Amino acid sequence: MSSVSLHDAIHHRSRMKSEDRRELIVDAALGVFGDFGYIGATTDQVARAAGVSQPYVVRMFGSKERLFLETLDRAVARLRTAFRVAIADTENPMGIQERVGRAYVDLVSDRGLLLTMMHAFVMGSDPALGRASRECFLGVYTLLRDEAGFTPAEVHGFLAQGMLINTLVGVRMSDDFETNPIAAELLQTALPQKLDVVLALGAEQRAEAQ
Amino acid sequence: MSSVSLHDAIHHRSRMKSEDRRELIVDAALGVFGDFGYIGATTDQVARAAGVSQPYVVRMFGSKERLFLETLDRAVARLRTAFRVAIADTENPMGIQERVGRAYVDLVSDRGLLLTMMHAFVMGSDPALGRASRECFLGVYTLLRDEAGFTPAEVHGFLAQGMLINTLVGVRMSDDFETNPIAAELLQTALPQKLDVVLALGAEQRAEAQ
DNA sequence: GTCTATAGGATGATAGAC
DNA sequence: GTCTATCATCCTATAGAC
Repeated sequence: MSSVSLHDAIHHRSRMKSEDRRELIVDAALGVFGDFGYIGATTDQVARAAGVSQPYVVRMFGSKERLFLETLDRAVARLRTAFRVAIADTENPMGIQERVGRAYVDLVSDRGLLLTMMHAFVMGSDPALGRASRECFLGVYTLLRDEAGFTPAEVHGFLAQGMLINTLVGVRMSDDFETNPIAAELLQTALPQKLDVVLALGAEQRAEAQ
Repeated sequence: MSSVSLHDAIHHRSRMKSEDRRELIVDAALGVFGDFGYIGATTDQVARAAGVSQPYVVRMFGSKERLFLETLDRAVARLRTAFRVAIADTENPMGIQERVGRAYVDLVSDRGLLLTMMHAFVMGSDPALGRASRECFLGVYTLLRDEAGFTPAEVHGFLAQGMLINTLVGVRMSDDFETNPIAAELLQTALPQKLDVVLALGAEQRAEAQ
């Protein structure tokens, strides 16, 4: 597909097809927006993370806002895909609720995905981003109701669990796991299956912060 | 208590005791931080909302960060008070779960309170704010477990509902209530008791945005 | 397709008058 | 106790070279 290997592109900063570079930048943006939010993140941070110059990021996407919208799109697309895979996995002995639930919890490992969405969900005051965020949220609602066959009450419960997980990730509750027994109790209740991943992620994040 | 009436303080910008002014500013900050988040909000917005100059806000609190921390404190304090009142209201025919649940839902009307907390919960990457946010979250957990007598599983379920409500408020889902039937269905499932308030708040917010 | 240089616009914080 | 003036920084976006 690509005219240059990913390795070359990253390490030699060689020319690359626009689409590949775009892919790379959105991927980097997912991490940066996840950590710092729409306003907190700078186009320069995204550029560095992607290995390109700041003006190039702006030029390619037109504006920081459009970059964010495209990044949010990517996040939701991945989420929907994960849900659809779980829904279709009918040979699995688990019920559909548990399958989709696990699919969501597994996304905790996908650095930036849930957090970028979370940051979007708090931007309701911004006209463009607010609209996009609501659409994104409602799209997930619809998918769960119509494709997974959940009742409205079931979707409601599912989303509630999801928002709590998002919050625990956003607040980095895992940072307090070892030092605060209350944090440990809460994490064990809310994310029993994923303690290992959450803790590993936390360590990784602390390392990056230096 | 105060040497000058509140009316005078606001409209004539007269001298005021430091404590009273502080009160006024934190109150304004609750609204501004709720709408724009820690990074998105400017000290100038807070100052205007409080009717004082921008440098005065910074001077009084030392920095934007300390202003935010104090504002977050105020929000949690109000939340705890509301919960304690609900817990103590034993002559109410409703069970304690429902009483505390209603107390939370009622806070939706308190412009900025839930949203400021929500914005804090997404700031885990910031060392100081992250620490404060976790502490604030865990404080609520402890209150529900120890003072309301919830089991860990009950607290978990309660907080999950709460985070979904926060998200719906943050994303301003009520903006889509009339135009999008899915939004209406979701709001009716998640906030049946408070539809009127949520919608009124939404209208008010839109009006302010002009 | 990608970079360097830089303009232009906020914003947090400080200094000092009243 | 409160304001005006202002600095220094940072950040998005543009211009133009290669």
